[in-house]
Amino acid sequence: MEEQKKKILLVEDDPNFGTVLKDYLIMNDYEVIHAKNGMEGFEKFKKDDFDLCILDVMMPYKDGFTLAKEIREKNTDVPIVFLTAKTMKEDVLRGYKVGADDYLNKPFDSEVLLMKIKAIIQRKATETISDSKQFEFKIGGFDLNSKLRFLRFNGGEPVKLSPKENELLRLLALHENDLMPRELALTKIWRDDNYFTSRSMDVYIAKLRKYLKLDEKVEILNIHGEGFRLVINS
Amino acid sequence: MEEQKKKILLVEDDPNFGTVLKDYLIMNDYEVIHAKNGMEGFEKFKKDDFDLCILDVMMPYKDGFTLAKEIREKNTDVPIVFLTAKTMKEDVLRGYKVGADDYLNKPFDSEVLLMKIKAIIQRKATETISDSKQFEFKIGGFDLNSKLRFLRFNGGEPVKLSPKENELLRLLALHENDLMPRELALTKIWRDDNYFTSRSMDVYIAKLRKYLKLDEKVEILNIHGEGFRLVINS
DNA sequence: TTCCCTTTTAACCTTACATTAACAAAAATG
DNA sequence: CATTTTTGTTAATGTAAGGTTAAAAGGGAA
Repeated sequence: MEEQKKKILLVEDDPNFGTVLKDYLIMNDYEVIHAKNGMEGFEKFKKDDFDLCILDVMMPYKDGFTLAKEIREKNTDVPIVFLTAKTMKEDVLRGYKVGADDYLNKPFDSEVLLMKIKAIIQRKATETISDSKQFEFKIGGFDLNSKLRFLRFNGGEPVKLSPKENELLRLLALHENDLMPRELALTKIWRDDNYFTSRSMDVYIAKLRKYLKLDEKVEILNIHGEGFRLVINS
Repeated sequence: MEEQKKKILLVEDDPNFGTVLKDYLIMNDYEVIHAKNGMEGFEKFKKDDFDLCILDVMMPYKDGFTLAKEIREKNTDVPIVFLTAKTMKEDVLRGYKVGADDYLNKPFDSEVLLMKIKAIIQRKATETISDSKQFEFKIGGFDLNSKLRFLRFNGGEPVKLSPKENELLRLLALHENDLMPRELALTKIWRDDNYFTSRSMDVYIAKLRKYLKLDEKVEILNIHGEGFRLVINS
């Protein structure tokens, strides 16, 4: 069977550099979609499933970070690598906050780039084994469509969920009847684990409980100091 | 309840740099074990469970890569970060080959280092969802679920256990019908063995006895001066 | 800009936990 | 058998975590 080529989204405004990099990646057996700016990058991102995004930081109209944030809202998992001309500390920090997987300084060695790409894609691959792409859940009388972000009770009118509500409920559903550790949600959804994000999460738990009240069989239990548990009583 | 600190193995031969880095990490709430060379690093690695290894590349006798290979043989998962004085392409490539998670060039910005450490440990945290240890016990008519911290009698309504109650009952169950030494519980659960922790433990024994009263076949016996024994009478 | 939606922060309250104290009972010690 | 040590048990205390609601802040779209 033909090995499935890994698909890379490359967003880089410099046409020379972009093309060279693209060709180099293709030569090394990747499928590459090249966008010339942030806008286009986001459009292309929405239209496809990528194994990796390589984003230039410095771009007109929409910089790499803004684009990364938009991408993260759609997809919390896809690896993102930033390209930056100079090593600016703030850049690097900002990058990691948005959930960057790595950082590359231009000019960089192409072999190193390949290695990193390989390492990152590989990393995700091993993660994704257990993390089966699941977006639709049955939660007692509810249907959760995590892709479209809505929650419906008994086939009635769907309620629209905010991104955070949706992610949190999805995580809970992935661990149905089992412990969903606080830390997991905080690192996966909030990308930071501190007092405030933790309180924020509690607020969202309250919101979800309100939604879920329609079905008295469904509840979110707390395990003090550990996390939450979405239980469906039969 | 005390927050579980992340444990870092730092292998660095330069005593000045090593100590500074160690202190800096400790200041930022990590638990750090510092080894002064590759040999010692491997010994310490085998003795403990680490969330991250930071290895200096240039070390006498056993360099960072060799150490990394040994570590990888024991443990395929633990994140490894290399420290290197200069950016040598071969180093970087070699590092990624051994399964490095990241690379840091000395001198590096300490904030950036922290960010990277945080990012890497988080990444691993999300991977490690289901570690199937032993969490379920049958104690006479009771079911103890030590992961979800509840105790159920004859399939009835589960009672929630506090962390200490849970740990203690679990330890007793692990030694069912056998002596569970006082000292063991104190060092394992309370991490300290003194008059007060000992009294605290007695309080918890009383609580457990109250729970277990539902089944007259189950009891916790005291062995004076030695410890306790969870017995199931048939 | 204003408006709307989302998220964070704040405030206040309740519950959960662990420790310590206090006193009683049992066991060991000499 | 008197005294010390260990254990049994309950209650009080202090702190941390979680529940809930509301207000503030942020951000995109019209």
